[in-house]
Amino acid sequence: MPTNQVYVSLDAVIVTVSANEPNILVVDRSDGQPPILPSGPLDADEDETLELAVRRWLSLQTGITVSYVEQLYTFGDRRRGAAGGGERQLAVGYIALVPEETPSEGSLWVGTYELFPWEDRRFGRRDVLLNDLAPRLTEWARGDALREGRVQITFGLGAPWDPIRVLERYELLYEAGLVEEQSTDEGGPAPQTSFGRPLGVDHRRIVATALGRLRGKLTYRPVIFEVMPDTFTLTELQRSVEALLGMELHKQNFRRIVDRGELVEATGEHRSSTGGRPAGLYRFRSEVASERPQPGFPLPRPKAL
Amino acid sequence: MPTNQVYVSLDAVIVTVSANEPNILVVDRSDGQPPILPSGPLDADEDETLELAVRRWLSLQTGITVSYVEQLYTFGDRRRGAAGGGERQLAVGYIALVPEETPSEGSLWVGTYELFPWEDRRFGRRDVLLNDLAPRLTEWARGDALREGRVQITFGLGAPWDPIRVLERYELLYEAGLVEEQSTDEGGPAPQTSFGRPLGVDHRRIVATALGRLRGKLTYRPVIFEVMPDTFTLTELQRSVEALLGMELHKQNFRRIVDRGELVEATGEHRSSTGGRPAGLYRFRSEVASERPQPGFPLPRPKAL
DNA sequence: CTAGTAATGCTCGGATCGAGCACAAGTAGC
DNA sequence: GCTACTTGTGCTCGATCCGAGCATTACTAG
Repeated sequence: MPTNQVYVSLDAVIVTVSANEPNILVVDRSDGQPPILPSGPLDADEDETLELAVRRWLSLQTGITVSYVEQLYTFGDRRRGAAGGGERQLAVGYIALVPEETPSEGSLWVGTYELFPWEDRRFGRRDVLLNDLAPRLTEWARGDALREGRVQITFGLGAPWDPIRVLERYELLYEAGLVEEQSTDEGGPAPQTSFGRPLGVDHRRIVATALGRLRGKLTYRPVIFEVMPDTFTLTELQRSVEALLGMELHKQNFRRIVDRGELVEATGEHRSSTGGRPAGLYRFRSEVASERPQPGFPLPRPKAL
Repeated sequence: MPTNQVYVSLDAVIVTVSANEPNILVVDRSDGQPPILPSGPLDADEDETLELAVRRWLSLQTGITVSYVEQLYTFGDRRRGAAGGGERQLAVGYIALVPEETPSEGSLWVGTYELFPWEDRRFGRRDVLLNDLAPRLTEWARGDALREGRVQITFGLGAPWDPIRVLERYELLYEAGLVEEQSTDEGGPAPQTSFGRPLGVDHRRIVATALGRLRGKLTYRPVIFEVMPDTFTLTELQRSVEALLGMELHKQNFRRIVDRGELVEATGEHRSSTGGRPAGLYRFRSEVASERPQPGFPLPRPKAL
């Protein structure tokens, strides 16, 4: 007789952008182990829907009220939960987007690119990091044509970089033994070099899934405005998109998209920034969603190498 | 003390294309109620991963061995399961793609467009169906600007049709009381007119989610080949894509995409079809996946009205 | 041999996109 | 008040992609 009863938790990747950096909320653990995502149980009796459950305990646990919530993925490998014994754990992952905000005691923002340094390709950062990573990867793949192909495609070595493939890249590093979690899970020796800051359990994997999904969603839904304040300049908007995509965009082309998409409207006010011509202030036209399909920021066409 | 123990099932939307029609596998129920999706429990003790669990009982229950499996969404509304009493049910939905195949006793293929007639816009079928649906929808939305906007966008009335938005359309019909499940769930009177064939529980919703996701995935991953036989003509390939998208494609442009994408290779053989010039036979070049990002069939650009 | 049908090759104009130039409108330093 | 610098904003141009159609090829049916 199989056991069907399972403990279900709801794990949230709460994303914001502040100071042009994408951050996620984590909860510190007292025992010095890596932090984890905020997570709460599903109250099978009380919670009407999964999404309401997330909102409920999220405001309780972190003091943050989220407006945008979206289901991400359900993680159910047996390896999850207390390795070995313990009951079966199932985690339904959610993405939440919030404007910059201060969380309550116990939780804190962590830069997404501390977890995934290789995902940030703005301002030439790619060179520094891919010059460390690439050699290790090619070494790992050497002689195995399949591996070599995967490394090239997923990491954009000799091929265009696809910002969406965050999870694929993380999983490849996991396989190659280049992230800490691999040895933690398999019980082997810690790698001499590991990349990015780990999270507890499989939570870095969950964040990777979330970041990839979010990057994709940016291109066809106006989700970026969920992390923006009410009014903003076009440059601020662009910086936020760039932060999440991890790549720079051509300023004039970005504005062309905003214009054509009628995504925003001018408030008429201006802001004198740190220097230079004052920028017009804009606000999101939430009506777009009901006017046009696909209102988002299409990714730049990948360069043919 | 909240109850956290939950019964978890794995529900699969198994999709194939035969005779240019997209089909899904359903299981008939003896009591005359609408059929449901094949569904199995998660064996918390035995199943290493959720995906392996799906594969395990799928071959047991339907006799079908699937090669392609992908997680879809997790459905957990309290309304699910035995309405009222009974324990909390959580369903992790999966999409599986298979080539044409005969299932074992008890399960059978059903045309996807029997469930969603409005999703099939090939061969001018749109007129017949949208002339029935559209009046009811506009009536439902009359006077409510928000509803009117949603109807226009989701159903492409006076706006481009977006093949992806299958779930949005189904949910709108649900809200408008134009599908049977609405009255079943809420206990109200059955609608005078309802559209499409219902499934049990919330399974039609699950299929809607699957179809939307699949249509999207077609555009950037070569998943279509999962439902194709080993060799096929380019027209057969095109017909299968069209079947899932529910729309016709320009033949020459379709071939241009196949060519440029190097998705297939000629076998050198030809097939004399029912009449006309014999078509070359092709097979999938599975190497594409490791050669280029985004190897798929991009959707035609939506017409600006 | 002719008509019909499907497969295949090719072309052309419009839309979109990447990339840059040029100018506008401020601030900071002298 | 002038100059240098910084940032915002408008515009253009060539490359590419895409929609749509014409023309030709290679077969079947009568």
